Amino acid sequence: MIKVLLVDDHQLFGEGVRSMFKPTDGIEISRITTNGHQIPSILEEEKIDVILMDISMPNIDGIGAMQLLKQKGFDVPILMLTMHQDMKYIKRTLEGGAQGYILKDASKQELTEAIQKVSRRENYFHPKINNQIFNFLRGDKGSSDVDLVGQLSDREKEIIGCIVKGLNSKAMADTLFISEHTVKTHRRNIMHKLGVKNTAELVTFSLEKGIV
Amino acid sequence: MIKVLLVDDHQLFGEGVRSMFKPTDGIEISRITTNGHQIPSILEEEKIDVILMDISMPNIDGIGAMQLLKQKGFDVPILMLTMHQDMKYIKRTLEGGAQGYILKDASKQELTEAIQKVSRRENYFHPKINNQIFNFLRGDKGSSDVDLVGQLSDREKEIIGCIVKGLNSKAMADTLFISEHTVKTHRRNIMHKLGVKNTAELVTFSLEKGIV
DNA sequence: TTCATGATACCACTTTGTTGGTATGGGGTA
DNA sequence: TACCCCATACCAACAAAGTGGTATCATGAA
Repeated sequence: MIKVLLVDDHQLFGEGVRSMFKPTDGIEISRITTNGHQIPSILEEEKIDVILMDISMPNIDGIGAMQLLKQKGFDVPILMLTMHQDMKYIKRTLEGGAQGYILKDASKQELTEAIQKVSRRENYFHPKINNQIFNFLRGDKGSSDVDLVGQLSDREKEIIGCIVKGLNSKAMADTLFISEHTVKTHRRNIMHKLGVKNTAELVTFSLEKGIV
Repeated sequence: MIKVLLVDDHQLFGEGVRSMFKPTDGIEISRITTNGHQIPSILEEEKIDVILMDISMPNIDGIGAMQLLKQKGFDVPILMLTMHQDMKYIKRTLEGGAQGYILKDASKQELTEAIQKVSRRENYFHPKINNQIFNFLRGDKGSSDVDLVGQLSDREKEIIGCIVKGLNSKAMADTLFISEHTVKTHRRNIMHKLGVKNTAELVTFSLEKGIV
């Protein structure tokens, strides 16, 4: 029996998946939590074979939760469950060390197969995203938006967050306790790194790429 | 036994919800489809008491599907199931004549109650969104994001589209074959209508509310 | 017809954003 | 140590956005 910890902020989804598996399936959703921060304590309480986790969650997102687990030294295979099939998410998931990636748009059969493979520490990727991974690995420059985001420093992301919220340079300076000159320097560097030519484009890019 | 037709593009979710209900619950997910266009033929084949439908779906969205059913003369109570709690969706759902609105973020108990109420043609609204509806019905300008969007003219939405794409006023003027003065007038009117104080906020608002 | 609205256009002015530099101190790495 | 990156800071100048007016014309509703 494979014991699964399900991490998803949608209760209905969690309970649904749990009741989907019968003992004969060899899979049991033994724990459910809606908060990624609770994963460590659950892993300490109970033997868990696979973590099935949503990427987009309110408190801490799936990728953040993965990093947290890695830092704390936990080594449980993680199967990411999500509705996003953007390369952005896939890449960040793989970089974070997930064992597999499956879409909410999958069948029970596919999920079962995925959980089984991941529990054996084999990789699983949902067929729908295999193509994208394949294309990405061919390394065409076209898909290098991701790198642009990766080049941003934490402070720069913070600045972007403020811009998106509508703060102007002066307000940001006051909020972050730095000079307006500094804010402007950051803005300039950000725009250069992202290759955008004005604030509007910066905001659009940031929201679409999920920087904020 | 209440017979439910579930319409959701995420197979896993559908199968999950189906296996969540036991005969003793008095609710049965008797049919599942991932395509809203198939609803009419299913309703003709089988007696359905409640349609449980996701709003965001690829082929035809939940709201479109509702309109389709109304046009074809079907009168089955519809419970909208979604992860969006923006007033935009709620309003469009209610206008479309749905009997209830529940979040994916709900518990099995809540879903059960919702299905039962809707099957009796009572309204059901998830607690989380009740406040929003309440505020909205009071018609305070403050909470009526929806009205803000509704007040925009087509031309203004077009301008917003250009701004979001990163065009500046001069570029827009050239693109739309109008004077730069006119573009600025539009920008001003848009910002006033949406209650934002700069372009960054305008872009954020527009992308989040789905104006573009 | 009268009225309201939307799209268009112009002017003058202020504020903010954008670009071009330069520079210093701290932290980490080759 | 020398080097690079990051956050910080300043100056000057130009471009763009934003503010406060006013105004015309067409359209559709009252």
